[in-house]
Amino acid sequence: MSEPGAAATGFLSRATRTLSLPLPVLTYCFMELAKAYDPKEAEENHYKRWEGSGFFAPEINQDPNAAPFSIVVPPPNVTGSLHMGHALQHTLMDALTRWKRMQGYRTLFLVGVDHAGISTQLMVIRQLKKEEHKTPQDIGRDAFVEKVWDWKHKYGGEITKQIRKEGVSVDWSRERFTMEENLSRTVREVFVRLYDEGWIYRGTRIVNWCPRDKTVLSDLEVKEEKVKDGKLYYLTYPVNGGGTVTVATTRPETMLGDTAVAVNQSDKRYKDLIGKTIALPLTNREIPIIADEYVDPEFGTGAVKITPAHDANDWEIGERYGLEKLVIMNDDATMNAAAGAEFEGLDRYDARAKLIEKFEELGLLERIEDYDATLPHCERCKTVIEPLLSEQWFVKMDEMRDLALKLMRDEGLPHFFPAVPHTKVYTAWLENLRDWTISRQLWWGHQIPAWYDDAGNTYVARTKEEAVAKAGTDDLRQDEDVLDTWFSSALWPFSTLGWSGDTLVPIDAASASKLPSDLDTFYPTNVLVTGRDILFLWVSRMVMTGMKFIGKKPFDDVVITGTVLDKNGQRMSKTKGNGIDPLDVFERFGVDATRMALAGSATGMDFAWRDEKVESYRNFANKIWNATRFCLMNAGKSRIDAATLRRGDAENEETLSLADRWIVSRLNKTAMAVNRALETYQFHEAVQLLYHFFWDDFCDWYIELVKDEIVGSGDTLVPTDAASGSESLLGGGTTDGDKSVPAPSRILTILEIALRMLHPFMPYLTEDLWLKLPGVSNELHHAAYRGAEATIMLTDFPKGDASAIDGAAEAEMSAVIDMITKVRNIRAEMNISTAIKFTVHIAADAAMQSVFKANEAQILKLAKAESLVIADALDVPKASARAVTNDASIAVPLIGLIDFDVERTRLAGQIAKLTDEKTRLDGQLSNTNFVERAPADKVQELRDRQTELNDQIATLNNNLEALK
RNA sequence: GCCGUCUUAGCUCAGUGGUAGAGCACUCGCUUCACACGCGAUAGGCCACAAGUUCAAAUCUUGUAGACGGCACCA
Repeated sequence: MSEPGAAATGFLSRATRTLSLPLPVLTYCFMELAKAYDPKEAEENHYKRWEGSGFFAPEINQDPNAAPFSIVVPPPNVTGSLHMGHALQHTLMDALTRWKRMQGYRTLFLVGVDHAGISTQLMVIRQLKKEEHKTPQDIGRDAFVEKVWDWKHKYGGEITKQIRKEGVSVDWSRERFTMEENLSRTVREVFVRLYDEGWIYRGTRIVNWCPRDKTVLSDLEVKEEKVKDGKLYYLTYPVNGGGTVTVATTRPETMLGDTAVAVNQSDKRYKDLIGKTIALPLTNREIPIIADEYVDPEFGTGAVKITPAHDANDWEIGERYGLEKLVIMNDDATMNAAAGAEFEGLDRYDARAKLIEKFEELGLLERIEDYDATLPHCERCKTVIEPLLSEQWFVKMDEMRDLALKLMRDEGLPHFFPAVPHTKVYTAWLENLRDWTISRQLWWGHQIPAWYDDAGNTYVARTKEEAVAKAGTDDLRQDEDVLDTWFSSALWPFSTLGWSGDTLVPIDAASASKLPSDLDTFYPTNVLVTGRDILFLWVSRMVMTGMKFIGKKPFDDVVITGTVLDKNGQRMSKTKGNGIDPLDVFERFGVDATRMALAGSATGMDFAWRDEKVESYRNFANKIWNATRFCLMNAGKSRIDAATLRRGDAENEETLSLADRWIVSRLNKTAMAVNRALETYQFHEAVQLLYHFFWDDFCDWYIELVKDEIVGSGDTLVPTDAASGSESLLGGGTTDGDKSVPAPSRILTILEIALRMLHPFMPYLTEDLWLKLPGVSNELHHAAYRGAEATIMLTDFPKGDASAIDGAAEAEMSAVIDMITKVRNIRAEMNISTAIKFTVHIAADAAMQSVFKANEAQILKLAKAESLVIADALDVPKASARAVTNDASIAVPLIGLIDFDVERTRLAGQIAKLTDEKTRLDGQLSNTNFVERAPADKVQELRDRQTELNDQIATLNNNLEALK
């Protein structure tokens, strides 16, 4: 058969049906699917349609009372490219969003991109140098910023293209960028308000200075790293009035900025020196010897050089004693004039070498020791940070911190998943928080909305006009610096929803009407999914600003994912080159398989990447494809019809087999468990449940059990052409009175529901197959989406129905499965060819006898047996292979085929296994403490099992005896 | 230094007071009419180590060892 155009998309096929073509058989007889699933075709076909049809936007929901569900994607850097961490987070967020959307929530899955100040600026500087051999200073600020925007427009879409490949259902119509005007306006508004309240201030502090990027960095952008070849230098300073004092330092060049030497007052060695002065070598300066608690007499020499302008601790001491703060370096870590003419212009390391040389010449270098130093490095460029005295803007953290801490202490929010260790880490960090340095010496970013007049007055304002009005002059100069990228990120949950300065709480009628509806509807968001690396940088700050400006937490739950490590358990990094490119994995195994592998690993723990894992989900996708292919091949004229599975219907009661009742029970159990797992973000649990339901229960057992019944049966009856009107089997619902062909309709219906459950994780495959199923339409959609074009992504997500769980069916089925497995085991272990058919003798109680009788055909087929003899007791020749199940004894006469040695070994093995269990049980049950103190039902359970084991062991022993 | 996580089958990982699970790999069989990206049947673990709590501990407590992470300090 060939009709690729029509078969490629199911909705074309639907169209042909409504057109009533002269050959109606075509409308039901779908083209046979390819033998294996090719993800590429589905990936190309569906995403554009989903996006173009508005399925991703909250407006698709027609229910005015629909509850909102919203997630904001952590905005990736505009310079970034997709990595496994993104793929993991996006997969989880998308699974949640699709799940909630299918449940009828009005979902907003909001995406956007971060302007990434330093990274982007460096990228463009590099490009400018390469293409035009110019520096930013050559072309000036405005032209440079223009260049960055050009770069953004040209390359900034890369990351969003990659995100589209993942199949995530984000609402692109609401895509945001941190530097776009309305978000910038929010940034200025927040800055001005915080300044007006005194929560933002400008001050001179020791800051983390990156001499290469030539900007200040916040504490969080600095990484402590061990340096090799660290040295501790012992410098001797002459004391005025005689004697010397030796100080130890790792940065000897900073001695040029020393303004004191400190010792501990309790240190007897230096007691007499306190109050004296030192003639600081190479500088002609006289500096005091002071006493301070800070000095540890045990470390180094017990005397510390104090350089207030180049060390945070020294700065504190300088403040306490009113010491001069002498800055001796430029912003590129070369020495300045204050370091003296001999050193001016030298790089810090050259200055160090020269200084040591000088001290040696003067005989003042006592010694140099090897020393394992851990130094702060620029997280981005790995340059050693220089602590430097500098005037910067800061956010005062006292009140900000308290907002977040109060939310945690009063309400336990946000609720972290997993709670351990993140709740504690988050709280502890807040408790020890220091002020946040927010200015950056860059051109790309939100320029600080502060203006200065010639007199040095500061005017912080939303616009220049406002500043001019405040200042009464337009002769103003705006602060050159921009804000930390994380400042705008901190506002993301409300800036992206259109916050314009109104707070949400308390909502009075007057202000409510002014509120932008997105903010009103979707804030607070429901859950944030992110990595632990930005817990402090981003998560905590969103909480603070959300509480401050909206008066509400930005999200209830925070899912912190584990880290995807390489196959050796190492962190992936660009420098190591051990990263795994998600796009490459998509290419090799398909997006859905990758998503399953990621979601199936998401426990909050780190995990090592395994291609094999994706491969197994690629195989799973193929399994789903082929199961569907099988169902379609045998669908004939049947179609999805929930009525064929409904219990309580007299006609169905007659035709529903054990397998039918069992699979319905399993389906409902699975649906309930999947929902439960997703409620608590147990993604791996949901994935495992779906995998095993589909592969083990549905494919390995259900399809095999009903195969004979459905093959070729679909054509025996023709259903009327009316719309089936079937609702989710699992959600209840109604159906019309049509008589469908039961067996093939049932399997199609089960399949259809299974595809819905799989959809949040495997969107492409499930959509592709769903559209091909006979009888799908927007009638299967959740009520909120009935008007939309048919798609699985708007169907009702199966809730599962506890009353559909059939304990009897599960128990009976388990007996049948056990029976079949034991017979197969005999065949395999006795090495009996499948060509040889044999009779299976079964001894069981009356109830079980009727179960086996009712399923005789299935047992014969799956056990490859010729006939069953079911009785109260076994009556078979000696030359029989034996087995026991919990429900029956089995014997297979194998005259002339049996190898008695093999059979004896088999039986002995079975006996040994059961005896192990019995020994444990006997021990436990003979322990009076256990019998008396354990719950009665537990004891009874073990007693029942003990009886069962005794019987089985006795039976097997008799069998074994008989063979001797 | 402080805080924390992990250590379960060859590998990667679930499990979390009441007889130890999955995927992959391994072994044996199968061209069974949806699928060899498959089907069937096995094998494989005193759940890092030690002590404690409990009728019962892989699961709770404490300690030890190893791996890893966060924070702080480092003159």
